[in-house]
Amino acid sequence: MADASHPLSDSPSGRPAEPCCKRARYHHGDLAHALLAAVRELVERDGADRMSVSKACRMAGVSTAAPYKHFADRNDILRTLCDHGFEEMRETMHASRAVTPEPGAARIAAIGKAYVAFAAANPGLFRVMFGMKRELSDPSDDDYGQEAKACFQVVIADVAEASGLEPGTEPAMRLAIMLWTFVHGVATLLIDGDYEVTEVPVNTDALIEAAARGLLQGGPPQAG
Amino acid sequence: MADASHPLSDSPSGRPAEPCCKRARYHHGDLAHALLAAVRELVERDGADRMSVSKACRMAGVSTAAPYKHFADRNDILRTLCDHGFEEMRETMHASRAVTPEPGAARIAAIGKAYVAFAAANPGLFRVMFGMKRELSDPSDDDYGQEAKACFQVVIADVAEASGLEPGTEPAMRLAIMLWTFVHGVATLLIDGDYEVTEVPVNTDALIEAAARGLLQGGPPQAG
DNA sequence: ATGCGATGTTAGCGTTGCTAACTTATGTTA
DNA sequence: TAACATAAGTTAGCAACGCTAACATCGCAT
Repeated sequence: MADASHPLSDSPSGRPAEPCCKRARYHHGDLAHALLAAVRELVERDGADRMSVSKACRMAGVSTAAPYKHFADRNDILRTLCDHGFEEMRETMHASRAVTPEPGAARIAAIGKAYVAFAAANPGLFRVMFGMKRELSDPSDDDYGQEAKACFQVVIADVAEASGLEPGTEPAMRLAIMLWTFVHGVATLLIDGDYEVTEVPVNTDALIEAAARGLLQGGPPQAG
Repeated sequence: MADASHPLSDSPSGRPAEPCCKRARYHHGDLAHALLAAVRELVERDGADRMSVSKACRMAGVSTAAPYKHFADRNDILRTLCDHGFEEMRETMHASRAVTPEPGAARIAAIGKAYVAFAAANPGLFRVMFGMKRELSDPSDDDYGQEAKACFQVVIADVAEASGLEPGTEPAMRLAIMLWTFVHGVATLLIDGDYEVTEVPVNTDALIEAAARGLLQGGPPQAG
């Protein structure tokens, strides 16, 4: 039932086949990656719930039974896509960190903007990553979510450094959680179009900067 | 195609039939409400994407074609459920407002807690309300979303009153948006189980109180 | 009493997720 | 190099789903 590991994740294009041309071969050569790419496109175009494995098969030029040689089921495909998404997001956040070398509110805001920018650029994927944990989590795969944890560690480390609080302590953790909460709120309200109910334009960059300043100078919340 | 208005919304149980007993009647009597109740239960139990009209039909004891005498399609059912959800949420928030009569950070926090409490009590419905706008919105129904706007007005009015800012001005609006953003972040991260990646318990009440204090005393964000 | 419209029914279409059984290509080993 | 085990495709088919068409039944107004 549960494969220990998927045979892809790192090889950008499998060994046996060149990625393009020659479409009449019996074996695709790199179907797992091709399916993931198609599914990602569909998730962005139609949303995760309207995404169908059949459509992805048509895009990849294979029969509807082929995916099940590489993935356990539909959810397994989305899970794998999620892992890639978290890895990509972490890299993006890490890169934005490097752009603003000095610790402080501006640097925290930069990470937050990267978070929101990732969500805005990949809204469908973002919703799967943060909104389908319950449906995707598989009891037999207990290290699912490690990518997400690694992603949060970027925020943790930077908030501690920027606030001057001792890393790993409860106040530093609380502050990081508050900043994450705000930034995640921005991302979800933005990509879901919910800010439209305000009937005024919303400048998310200004929001993030204000929150970074306000929550950082306000100090850690009191215990409760 | 597009019915001007659904014939329910207010009558708790339609005229012709008593709500229970006597199951062998040809006409259900109050199918629209029964379907909405069943769908709501399924949305909470299985999530909106796994909810099926067929299951709701089985629960209501009717054939799978019956719903289409009352709703245009599956999305129309979810849309109606959404409207009810926003109405319910607005009432909840309004009620919590009355509990804390004096304006200020505590009162704003009370509304925020009501917001999160609603999400925690109805996570499936909450996700539909705030996360499926794009999929549910129908060009022929251009006043869809009025309920959501009314809901946000509760926050707007109260933030202005609590902060002492002129209601309707840009600074008051900005502050309201920031508070809404934070509270919405709490709600989504909570119901999606994403706070688990922090591997520490998260006290959402304390978070909301701290944010209400911090953002209120920090003043409105600078223009950007 | 009659007839019409609202609200049910059954039958059926196309799509989907997934499995079973079969076919083909690939790469290792005798 | 021939044989073969296995990975990775195929076709055929099942059950569930969303939705429609055509038909049946009931309540209500005339």
